[in-house]
Amino acid sequence: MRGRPRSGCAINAAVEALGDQWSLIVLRDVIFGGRRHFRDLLARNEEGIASNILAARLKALVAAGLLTHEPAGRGRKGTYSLTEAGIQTVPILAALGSWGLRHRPTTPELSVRARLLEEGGPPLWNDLMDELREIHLGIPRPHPERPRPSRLLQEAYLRAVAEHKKNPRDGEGAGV
Amino acid sequence: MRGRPRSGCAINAAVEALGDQWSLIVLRDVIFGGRRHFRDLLARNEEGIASNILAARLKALVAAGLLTHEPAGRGRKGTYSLTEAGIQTVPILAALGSWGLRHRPTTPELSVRARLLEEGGPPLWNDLMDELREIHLGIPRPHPERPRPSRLLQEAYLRAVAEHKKNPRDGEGAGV
DNA sequence: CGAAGCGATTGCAACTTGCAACCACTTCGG
DNA sequence: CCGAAGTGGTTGCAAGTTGCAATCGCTTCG
Repeated sequence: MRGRPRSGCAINAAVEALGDQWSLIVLRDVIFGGRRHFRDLLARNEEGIASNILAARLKALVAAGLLTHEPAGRGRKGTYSLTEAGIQTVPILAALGSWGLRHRPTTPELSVRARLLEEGGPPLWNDLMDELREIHLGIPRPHPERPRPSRLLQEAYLRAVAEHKKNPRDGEGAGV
Repeated sequence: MRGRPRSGCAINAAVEALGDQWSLIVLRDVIFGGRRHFRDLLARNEEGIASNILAARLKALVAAGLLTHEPAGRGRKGTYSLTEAGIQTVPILAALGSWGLRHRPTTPELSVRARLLEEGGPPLWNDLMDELREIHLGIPRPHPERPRPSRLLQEAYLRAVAEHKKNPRDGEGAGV
């Protein structure tokens, strides 16, 4: 997508790969939303990404080695999978979530996951990454006895939505 | 800089504020490079940022509440300072650095800091943030007996450069 | 066999990026 | 007191990127 790197700095390298308005949003939807198909990523996206932007970002993420793509033929359901490099963006997303939670306005329903992710800390991130390795790479989880982090996050989200319906005092439902 | 947020998601909020090719690079230079003046940020920047881009980014970062600016009059040396929100981007930069280190090509000299930051983990990040609070906000460090993280990082960098000079086997000195 | 769903692509206007030049002002050395 | 160097930017402009809306060819479902 780009020529040679602007410098050999590790932070710069990450910014060059992930530093735009959409790449990390798409990764978030794949990682936390469990979405693996174009239509799914397009229609259920919270921020209303456009289809051409999504197509371009997916292409770039595949080229950058964060995702792989099995096309499955025209008109049929292709699947995007995370690579190990994609899975390892979890700590970045967690750090961004913690920061956004503290320093930006957010809605309670949508920020539950960020809060939970912060409370769980690195141990939870690692469990989540193990689960993602199982789902996307077929590598069995090393601790199958532990609850699946995706379920914890999903349940917390649903609970927050229910809570919000019961007591919707925020100025219009901003999010969904 | 932007209208209303695209959604109430914490990760999205962070991406809207920091998700471009330059904002985090500027913050990196302020945080790890100790640069606080326009000219300093412009001339010593590793990636060769243009002056108009730097001006626009600084303005945006001030507007977003990550930096403050004391103008000091035309022709005189004004100073940019980190706010608490700006200081709390340290974990984000650390996470990006760890990822870049693992999954992108980097040069040894420039990635020492990322490596050190990863090895030190959250305790080191917190010490660094305390030091930044002292420098930029005038809040005394809670643990003055500990070595200043900025010195550790700087010394490691200089050591790496010396090491590299002694044994420069990388294909042309890509970075500086 | 028609409607809905699939993964995109295209056209186009608006905006952003980044190079190069320039600007008004202050400070420093002699 | 004067010129050079340093201060923090702004302006012009070409090239590239973003994002809305419409469309497309295909498959699957009822």
